[in-house]
Amino acid sequence: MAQSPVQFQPWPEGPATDPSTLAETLDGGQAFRWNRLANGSFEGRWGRQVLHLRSHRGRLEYAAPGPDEANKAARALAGYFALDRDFPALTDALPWRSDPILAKAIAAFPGLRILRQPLGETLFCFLCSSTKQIIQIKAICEAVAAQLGSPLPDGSRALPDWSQLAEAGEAPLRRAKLGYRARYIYQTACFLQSHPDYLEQIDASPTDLAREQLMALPGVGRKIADCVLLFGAGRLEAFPIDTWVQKILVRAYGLEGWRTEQLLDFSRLHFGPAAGLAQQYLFAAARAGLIAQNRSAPEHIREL
DNA sequence: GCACAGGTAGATT
DNA sequence: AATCTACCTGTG
Repeated sequence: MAQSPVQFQPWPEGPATDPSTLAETLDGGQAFRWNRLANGSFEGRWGRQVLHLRSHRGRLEYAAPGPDEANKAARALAGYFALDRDFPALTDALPWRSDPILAKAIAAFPGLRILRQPLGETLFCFLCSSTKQIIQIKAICEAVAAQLGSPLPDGSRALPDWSQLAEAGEAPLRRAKLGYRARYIYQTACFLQSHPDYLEQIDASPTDLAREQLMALPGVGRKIADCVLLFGAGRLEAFPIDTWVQKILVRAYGLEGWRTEQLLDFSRLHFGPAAGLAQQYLFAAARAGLIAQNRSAPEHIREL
């Protein structure tokens, strides 16, 4: 509690934002190592970065723990927030004009972004995620970092990399309450140990091939692969279908009886090349209770 | 006590 | 190829 006061500074290159959209971007299921502090700011970590962020008068401000790390932090932030992507334009290109469900979701979280997180960490976090709530996934990540991660400047710990996970074995993962996921993670760690360039290859592969390569890993099915592609590899066309999105498509869009493969076809056709961004808007709106559980899509959408 | 939680893999039909 | 089911643990 007796830490020195955090000194925020403007991030002029950063995107326009508001508190609720920032919260949804950092702590809405894309990333699992951001925490909201009592003053409304967020403290987060990725890779070796430790940063504070807050929304102030519609803009972002950041604070690095060390006084000399501001420039480094700004560069890291630019990558993490994927500033090379024009999310307002991508959002405008989504079919919200003909889709009132999507329009409502976008209106609730204007400026929502897809983060570009480190691929390896993203893979780890989503291997932890199956049938877990976000709050539990975060707790597991903290426990694993505390046990196995390298120390960070502020005394906290990074997530372990895959070689650290392979060395540690399955037991510490079980202790971190990972349950059956521990075996998947350990097996994946061993596989990556014997295929040192595997994640780099995935990063460099076209999305369909990258997805195949991800799904070859133990515990990685279609949904986790698409999460890793979307949140850890910048593939905005990836459209993870989890229980929430499944319910949205079935109930709100009226797609009862459609198979997952058909729902994927629908999402590609209806939402287009940034379908993953649409997914995140819908996911956020559903979690916020903004999407009706009964059929509400106009007839023409279902005829795609 | 019991159902459910941002799933996956292997078995069964 | 569609449909079970086991797999761990925490939470309500």
